[in-house]
Amino acid sequence: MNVLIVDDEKYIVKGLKHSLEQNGYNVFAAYSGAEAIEYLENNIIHFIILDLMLPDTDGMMLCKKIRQKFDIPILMLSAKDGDYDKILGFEFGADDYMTKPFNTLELIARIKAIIRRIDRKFDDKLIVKDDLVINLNERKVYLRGEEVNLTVKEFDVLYLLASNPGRVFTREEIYNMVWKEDAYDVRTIDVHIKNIRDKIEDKKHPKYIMTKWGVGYYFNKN
Amino acid sequence: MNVLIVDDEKYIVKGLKHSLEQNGYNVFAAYSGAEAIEYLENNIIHFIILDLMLPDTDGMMLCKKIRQKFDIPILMLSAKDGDYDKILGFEFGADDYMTKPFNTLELIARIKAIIRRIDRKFDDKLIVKDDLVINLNERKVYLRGEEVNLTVKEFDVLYLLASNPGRVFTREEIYNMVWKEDAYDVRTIDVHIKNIRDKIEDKKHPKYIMTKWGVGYYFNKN
DNA sequence: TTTTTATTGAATATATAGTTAAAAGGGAAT
DNA sequence: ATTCCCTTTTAACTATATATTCAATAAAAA
Repeated sequence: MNVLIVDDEKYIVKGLKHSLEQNGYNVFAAYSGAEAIEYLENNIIHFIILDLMLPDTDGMMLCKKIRQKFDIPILMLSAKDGDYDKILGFEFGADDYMTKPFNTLELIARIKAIIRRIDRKFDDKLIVKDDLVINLNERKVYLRGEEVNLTVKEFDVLYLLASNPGRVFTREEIYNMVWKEDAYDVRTIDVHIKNIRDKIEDKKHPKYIMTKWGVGYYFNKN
Repeated sequence: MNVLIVDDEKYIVKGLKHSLEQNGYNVFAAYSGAEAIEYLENNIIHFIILDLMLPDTDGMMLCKKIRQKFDIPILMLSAKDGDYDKILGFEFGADDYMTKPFNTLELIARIKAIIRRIDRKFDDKLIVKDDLVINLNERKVYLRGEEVNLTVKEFDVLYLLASNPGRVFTREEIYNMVWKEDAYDVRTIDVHIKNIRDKIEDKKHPKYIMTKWGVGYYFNKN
């Protein structure tokens, strides 16, 4: 994760750089607006910390300019605490705005929050267990990289069990949670379990879906 | 754009509601944690403003709970100004944090900034997949360089799917997102899908829009 | 060994998707 | 306001995938 700090006050850059590096970010610095633009054009940057007070450019205009050319989140830093300045900052396309002096931990928390928000959209919700990958968004299951074709009910049952490894579910519970109604004939579950096993287990040696004799089924934890 | 305010102080809710409505938001209110969760389960909400001081629940835990179940941005409100509280808020999944008393215009600017950031990520201007090019700005689709004439709904549906390849959308989700209202008869999606396929797919061998039996449709990832 | 519970395979029933055509809706030009 | 044209929705029908049931068999506990 590459962060570009745009600020002409070297001691601030130095301090921030240190803190961010502690948190696993790669930090780069630009000391003027022109330098910033040039840097962005030639490097991959994921996040920008932009101080409004720069020697050559108005920070707000620079923010707007960056916004037009690049789709990179920007956190503005400013000595001005006025509400109007903040609102202006957002108008010009900032993703967040902090006033100096600031708490570095809060800064980092805010950077994380913004990045997390973006990533969440792309983040597939995955359950991984040995050779088995369950992808909730795709509603697909992969066994050793190969897609396994599960039906809706099969997927739902597997997902229920797998998202609570070790927890034993009675057939009634499974029926309730997957079918969202009371069970009429609970043997149906057995058949679904069998079909899932046919698709993901090595015959005769189930290692994902286990039977708890007399109780129900559970997903293997170990 | 539907905003849910979670706060038990009615005068704050009233004031906020007014300001937000002035800015074109539809505002709903929940006065406790339980109410909030119930509301979220039964309604479509795009943004949450969460006050940390609630009668029945710890605001932080509520935030975490919401975060686990729903992918909706959360702005935290608190009377506490301490850096530690802020950082904690972000740890618990908040997207932003403001201390009371706050400037309403700043609040709105921050909401906008968050939503803008999300929307921008959603909007990849150009999607290319094999022989298919989808251009959002022109709202045109090209197949092997030839322009394909899609209707408005057809384009919107295709674009929704294509901008999230692999992700399976139920008919309800598609209807919600494209029509921006609740679905009455969801089979209309089928017809649109068929018409899109007629225009972009080789007969009998769809390779762009795939059916997830029992769930919905998705755009092919591979 | 007996009893209880789980697994399995096949038949039957149900649910869901695909297709078609016709009706309804909406916007632009007259 | 009316007509025309194109889009969208609805409804009916067909095709197909999936779910359930049932009875026989296997496996585990007592």
